[in-house]
Amino acid sequence: MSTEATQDYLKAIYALQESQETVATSALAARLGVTPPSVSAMLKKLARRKLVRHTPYQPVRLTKAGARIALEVIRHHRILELYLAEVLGYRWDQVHAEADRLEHVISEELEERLFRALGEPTRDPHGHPIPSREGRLDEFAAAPLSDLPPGLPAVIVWVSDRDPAMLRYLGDRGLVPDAKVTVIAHEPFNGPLTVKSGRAAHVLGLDLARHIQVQRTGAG
Amino acid sequence: MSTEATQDYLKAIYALQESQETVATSALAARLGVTPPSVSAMLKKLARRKLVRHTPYQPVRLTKAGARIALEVIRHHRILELYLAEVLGYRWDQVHAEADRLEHVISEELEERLFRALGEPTRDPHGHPIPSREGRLDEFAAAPLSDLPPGLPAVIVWVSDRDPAMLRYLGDRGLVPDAKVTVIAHEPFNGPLTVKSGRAAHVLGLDLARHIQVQRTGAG
DNA sequence: CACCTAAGTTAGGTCAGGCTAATATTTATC
DNA sequence: GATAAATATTAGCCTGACCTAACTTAGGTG
Repeated sequence: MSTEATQDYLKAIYALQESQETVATSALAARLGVTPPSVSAMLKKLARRKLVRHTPYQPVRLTKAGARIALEVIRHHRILELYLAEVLGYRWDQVHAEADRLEHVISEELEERLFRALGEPTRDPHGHPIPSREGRLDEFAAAPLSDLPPGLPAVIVWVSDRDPAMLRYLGDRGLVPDAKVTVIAHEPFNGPLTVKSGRAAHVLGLDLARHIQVQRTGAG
Repeated sequence: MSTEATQDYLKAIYALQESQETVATSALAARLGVTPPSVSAMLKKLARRKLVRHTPYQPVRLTKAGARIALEVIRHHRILELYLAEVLGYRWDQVHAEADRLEHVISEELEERLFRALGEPTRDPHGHPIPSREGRLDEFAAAPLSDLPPGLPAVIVWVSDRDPAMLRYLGDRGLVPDAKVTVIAHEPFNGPLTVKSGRAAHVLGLDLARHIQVQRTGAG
């Protein structure tokens, strides 16, 4: 189908497209841990194969075909993460690295068996939705915890999964998907937030709070 | 550690060393599905890295270091095969292909978790022994069914795992590891064998019988 | 609006791992 | 023991994916 590198590029472009409007060469390079010239070269190849649309010096965009592959790989990744955590007892900060390697080599057969063994789940351990077999992905409406006005009750929808230390820190404090949170205080000048979750209160730096996505709940 | 190709070569050399005394370039090429020049080139690299011992135009042999890597990969492979079959419900003819891809990317962590989930097993679904964590592998004394004298009771120790159609055929007839078998008749001039297993009798071509390894049992 | 800087691309090179065609060595045969 | 056949290696080339160094373009600022 496509090489591992190809899949990694498409996945990265997809992810960046989600969070930023436009995807720059240098952003891709940073995320993939390669140099910008490598990205330029790969984009040319991907464009030739009609997986991305790209004119030089302009941002990239995935085509339908490119997005389809990206979503397949993301589905693999998220099912694997959940299986590792739920069935094999991995901590939630360990699953990402393992899934990143396995996602490229599992067959559709194995994907399907894992999916069914998990009871056809809809979210991974960090709260991200699992794309459907057909590649449909319903993103949840969510905003960073750092933008949540104080006093409004909310639930954690998902947390960023790329930093194990951060995940351990959050996990230890019960700041996991579906946890209820309320911002008690938000210090000015980009200061930290004080967040109540259950009966505990936590002070979180803004960087951290930006990696936690929440959704406001109807009532407190 | 080492690339996928490296691991494949070492595994193939290990396997051929087991069945033949000497490992030839062409035999390796055939098994790996590459051309002999590719093998020559790779052997040179492996020799430089001290993973094989090889002087031109002579057979190859694994070094200690080479065998260690081969056995690690074989351990991965066999644990994966068993997990796929036992836990995820794969048929025994499907597990080889999937394990062949996964074996290169699973971490020691995952290997260990699968191994423990299976209850620290000693054999894979085809009857092959699983190397220990330290890379010790106790091969069972076994001989091809084709060499078993008629009338002597035996049990199947292992069957070759590389041909799915063959595995399905054998599985359908109950010719699986630990099944009891006795050769009833062996037609001359490399003719087929008639084999009793349980209450059923089967006629097997010699090629097939060569891929079934058995061990004689004390009494009938 | 000219120009400087940041960002992106091109040029040219490396390494892994494959291939075909040509050559060398071993082995088998008469 | 000479020579044909089989087997292995070398030579030379290709592709994927990366790199550094050099150049080009786009944008913002004086």
